[in-house]
Amino acid sequence: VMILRSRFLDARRKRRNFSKQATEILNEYFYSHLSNPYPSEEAKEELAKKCSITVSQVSNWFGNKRIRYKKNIGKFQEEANLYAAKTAVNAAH
Amino acid sequence: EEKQQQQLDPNNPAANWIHARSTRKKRCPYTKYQTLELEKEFLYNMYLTRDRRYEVARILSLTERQVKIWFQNRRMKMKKLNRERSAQTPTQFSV
DNA sequence: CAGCGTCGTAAATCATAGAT
DNA sequence: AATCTATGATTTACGACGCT
Repeated sequence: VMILRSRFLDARRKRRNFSKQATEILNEYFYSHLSNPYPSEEAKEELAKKCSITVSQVSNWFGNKRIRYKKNIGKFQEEANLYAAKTAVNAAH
Repeated sequence: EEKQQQQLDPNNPAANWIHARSTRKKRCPYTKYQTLELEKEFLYNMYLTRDRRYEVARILSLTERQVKIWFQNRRMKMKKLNRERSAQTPTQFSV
């Protein structure tokens, strides 16, 4: 009974938004691969590790990001510019 | 050096991806009843015979194709759940 | 070789965390 | 506190490709 109860509670744990750093890492990858924002399985694993989330969560994030970006590019323009600038600075060093 | 070419088109960077499936059927959420019956059938067996597929489709007012795809998706879901389950409990013991 | 299998995904929708 | 929005997860529906 205790096992079943703990399993149920585990399965029902609340969703939390990802950390700021995790979102930062995912966005950096997304906007620096904007012409083909489809990370390979290996890239997903690396991102998952860096973000401390699961590979499934990385897949969900990219799926949501691609469709939401595509649906309203204007809304993401500022964010895109921000990460483009950040990537440019990183590349310069 | 060749790989960094996304900067050539800053205005329409994502012009190429996403293959807009114009002829795709819009997703229509199944009813509680349909889902429940499909789950019961899945519990009975994960793979459908041709006859069962026909019957289930008829009873639930779905096409055989929808039922076939539902089972494919359900198997993928189960696989994912098993993956998560084994990832969190290295020592597995059933109840 | 028609047909069902998996795998990865699009797109819509759900659930609710988090902002107003 | 109530309402609204952003975001992570789940649900249908396929295309691509595999195997029999």
